[in-house]
Amino acid sequence: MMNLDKTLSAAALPVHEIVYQDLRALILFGEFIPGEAVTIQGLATRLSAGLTPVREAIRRLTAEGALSFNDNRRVCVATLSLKDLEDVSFARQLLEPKLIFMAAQRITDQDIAALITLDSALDQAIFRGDAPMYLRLNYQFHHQLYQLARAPILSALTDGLWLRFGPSLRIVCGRLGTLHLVDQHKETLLALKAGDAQAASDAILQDVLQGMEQIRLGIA
Amino acid sequence: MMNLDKTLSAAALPVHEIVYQDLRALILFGEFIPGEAVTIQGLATRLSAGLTPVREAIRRLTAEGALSFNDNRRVCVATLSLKDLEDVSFARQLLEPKLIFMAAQRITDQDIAALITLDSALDQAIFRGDAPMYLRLNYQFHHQLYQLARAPILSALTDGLWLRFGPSLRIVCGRLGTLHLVDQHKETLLALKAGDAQAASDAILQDVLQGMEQIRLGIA
DNA sequence: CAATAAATAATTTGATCATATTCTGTGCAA
DNA sequence: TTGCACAGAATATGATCAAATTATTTATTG
Repeated sequence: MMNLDKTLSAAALPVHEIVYQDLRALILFGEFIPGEAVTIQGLATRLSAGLTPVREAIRRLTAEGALSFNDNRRVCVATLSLKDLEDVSFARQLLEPKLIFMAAQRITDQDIAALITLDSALDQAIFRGDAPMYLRLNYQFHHQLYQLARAPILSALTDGLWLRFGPSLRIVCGRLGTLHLVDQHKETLLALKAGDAQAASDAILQDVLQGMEQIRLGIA
Repeated sequence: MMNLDKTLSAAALPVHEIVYQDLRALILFGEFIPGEAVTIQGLATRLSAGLTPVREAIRRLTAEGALSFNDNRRVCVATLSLKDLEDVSFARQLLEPKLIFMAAQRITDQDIAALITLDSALDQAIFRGDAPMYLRLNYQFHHQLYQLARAPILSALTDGLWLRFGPSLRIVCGRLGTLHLVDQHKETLLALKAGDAQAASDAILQDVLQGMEQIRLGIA
């Protein structure tokens, strides 16, 4: 019999891939509390999957530092100490401007238009106080720029850092709300429009610094 | 009954952990050719393990960029293009000096003594033309320093980069031999002994540059 | 007797494997 | 070239066993 999924949807992804993406999103957008225990069975039930695919997804996310594998063989959502946050911040400050510099050199008007749309939706989410949506859109904004840099390794490194502070974001938003959130997206977009890679890079650096500072305030 | 493994050895590691470490070493020390196909069954046989643990190890190493998961659902050893190498080099240049700077601030005489021993063994391996041993010891030298920095996140990032160029090392050694290999370990050790963190950091930067250049020559 | 500590039972969870199913590419024939 | 069948490989499930945690009971002590 024909596989309907394959004909109708884009592709028939393996379950372990789907579980990975789902779990990744849960972690990235604050659906878990830092330090929270995660059970294989629990996830299998929650995500309607078998044990093996869940297991594989967990190993991947453990390798990325989103989950931590204890001596007990139990898995929990990684916590982020202040020291850890400094390290993440250090790495982002080095990597992200470079990526945006590269992205700026090959970005098209169409790409910029898409980013502007994204940023507008982001502003709306902030205005509405829709924290989950804000988290998603903010990540997407940065992620899109990483993609444009066409530097898979640096993108992967930088992308992975988000998983480190993802669980802490919920606390940040919870404590501080969304309304006062600020970013440097407008400045970045202006620089990109002007084709000024250095300015875009600088703007993103400021955005990173602001973002990391907000998290610092949130977890301190 | 008592668990002998647990009392005699350090710990009873899960099979998936052992398989991960074994496979990691195989990749890291040039036992695979870049682009080489890897089958789950094959590894299970080679490493005397079941399919599930092998599967988990593969997912971890895929997440770290050591293996790549194709559209065919087949897994192969990642290849490293010149562009990729530039990215890896860029990241190492940023991360590694920082790590060594931090390590220098908390290193003890005992640690330094251990590193000197390691470096001597390394010289011997080069002199003997023992490439596999050289690869192991060179990695260990750097890895030890990462550990001393007590910055788990930055260490993990930097450590992970080795998996990217690991498979290419075999080619480098094969083509160019070991005898002409040079490093800046002596300079690094002198700076560490003198307690000069900046000098140690600078020496390692040179070491990284040299190492990356050797790989560039090897894969070009 | 009350309170704490130790031992034990019950439950949860993780690890691994055997097996059935699905997918992918290849060769053969129309 | 197209369709079909087959072999090899990956996927996914559920069963089974082992380890760890929790709950319960028992023992001990002040």
